[in-house]
Amino acid sequence: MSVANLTRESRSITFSGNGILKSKHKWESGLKLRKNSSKDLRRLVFRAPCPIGTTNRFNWWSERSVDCRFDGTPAYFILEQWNYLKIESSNYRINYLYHFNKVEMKREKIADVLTNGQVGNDVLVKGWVRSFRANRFVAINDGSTIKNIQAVVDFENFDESLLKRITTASSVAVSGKIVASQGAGQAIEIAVEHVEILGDANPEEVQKTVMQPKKHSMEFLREQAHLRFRTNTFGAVFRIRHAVAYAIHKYFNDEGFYYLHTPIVTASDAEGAGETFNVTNFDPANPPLDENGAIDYSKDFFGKPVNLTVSGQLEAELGALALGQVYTFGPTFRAENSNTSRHLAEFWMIEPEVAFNDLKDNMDLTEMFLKYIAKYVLDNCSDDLQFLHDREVKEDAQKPTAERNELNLIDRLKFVVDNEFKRLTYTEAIEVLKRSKPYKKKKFKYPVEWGVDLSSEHERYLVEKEFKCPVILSDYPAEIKAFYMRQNDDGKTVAAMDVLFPGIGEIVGGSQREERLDILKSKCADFEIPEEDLWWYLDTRKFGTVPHAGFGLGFERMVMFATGMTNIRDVIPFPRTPQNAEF
RNA sequence: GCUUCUUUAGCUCAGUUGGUUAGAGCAUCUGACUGUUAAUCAGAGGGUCCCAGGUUCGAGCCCUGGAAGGAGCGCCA
Repeated sequence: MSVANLTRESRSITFSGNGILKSKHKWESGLKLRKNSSKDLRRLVFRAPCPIGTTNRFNWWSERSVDCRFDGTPAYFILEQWNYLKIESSNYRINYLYHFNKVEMKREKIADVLTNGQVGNDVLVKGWVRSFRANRFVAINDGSTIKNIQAVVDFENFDESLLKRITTASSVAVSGKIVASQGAGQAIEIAVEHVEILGDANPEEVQKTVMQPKKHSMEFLREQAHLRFRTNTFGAVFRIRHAVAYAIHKYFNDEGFYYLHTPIVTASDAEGAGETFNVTNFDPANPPLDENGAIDYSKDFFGKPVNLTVSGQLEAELGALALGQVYTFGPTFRAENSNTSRHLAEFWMIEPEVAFNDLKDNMDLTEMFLKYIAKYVLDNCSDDLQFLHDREVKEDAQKPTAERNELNLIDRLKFVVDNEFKRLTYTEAIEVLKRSKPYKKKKFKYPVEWGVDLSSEHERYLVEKEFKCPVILSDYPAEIKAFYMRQNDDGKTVAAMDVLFPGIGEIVGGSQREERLDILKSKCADFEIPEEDLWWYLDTRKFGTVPHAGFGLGFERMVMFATGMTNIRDVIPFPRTPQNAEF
């Protein structure tokens, strides 16, 4: 605490001889002294009737003294919580008294107190009450860590009406001394000297929310997405979500990539990645029409129909073909009516794009990148990860053996870090599937033939049954992939790759891009994409075209993998799905 | 969009062939207790049985229609 924090009070008091200054203010807390005679001031003794926060009983006294020397300059003393001043000398003038109405200690984050707190130190923490047990133990969480700090109040010395307001979900500021805990659950705790209620929480209303201290279903938590941050599970999920985002930026930065911001509003829907959300300023009931009765978009804000981006890839390619290696990391919008636990209408996507990379370089980059993220989370989120891990173990224990995870959360992350991804071509995958038991027993619902897109059941079989590790499938038939993917020499397949993760399915889709102008133009024709819509994209193939490759990672799918959450709506703060845009 | 399951107290769920006043655990409130950590003990309050219509002497339960949510599939990241 610095003196600058104090409010100066304009009064001057002169002492002659030993004396006691009794303050008018209950919590007078600082003073500035100036030597007023030749004699040295030896010692200041501060005396208090009782600690702040206890009831006003003057049944004991406590003293704290400060030795001091003056060299002519003013000296400051901080007398927090002491409201009597006794001066053991004479002839000193107190130039100023400083005071404030509450203890202005610096608030410390609970994470810091738990890791660095020294027994005997004074601390101030602020946070939300998770539980208040036995009228004595307040568990406080401030979001800095999944761990709560235990604040112990001697309820005998506190006002009952104050303690009544310490309820689940209320917010408090608590100060006191760090002491070694007598209980088993924690090493240190705060012996509370002062409690302030920052915000009350009516228990009758709290019990209707996800903050009531009990286990809740994921569906109920989702209905209260604005409050679910207060729970351990979602606290952990969103701290890990942040860590994954940071790890992504750190990886690319350290590898010399540039973060490229591609537009959210775009006229490009040529990629065919999916249905788009249209953006217009027209009054939907009364849009301007042209002479044919069609909506006249030339009068709209952008002068043509535009939509929210479905991918920043095409723009990222433009950047990569000058800056060398770039990545995007931004929101992406798909208006498909997808009702699954793996799809959102608004999600975040990471799309690196690297000049001079071929498909193998692309696979190497993907694998190193995904391993880096997994390792980063293991190294930096151990408390949150352990909580989610234990949660999953407990839930698995109640499921039949067949439905349990073969590896638990932490082991799955370690597995990704420690093991090579299995790489095989689409053609090889079809052969593996045709040799498989479910194929021979006709258990697959969808056909397995060269040329058809693999469905979830096939991908799951490869990842979860056959190889039991992340799988990179490559070289798909051209017909089932996008127009920009580079045609292989066989003329039938393209240099595409998908990374399949256990439990998640496709987490990454990427390819080497078609850099040859003539082939790209004929692909545009095949896919019925007008060249004039993509003139800017085709331009890069005219002026010093080079091989290049990139991929898209669904951010939320990565967070699902890192947290073990099984529904994508539980890894984004406010999910956007068909028929749902609450909050 | 398709298939399928679910909807009963604040939450998670029981509720028998259609039969009296719809239950439990947790949560909340009141009291007791006080070094607890899913605290304990005693008591209390709390219900549009998703909605609408129908069958029946009688419907939480049966029938018809609708709504919301979950899981799986398709599309994809």
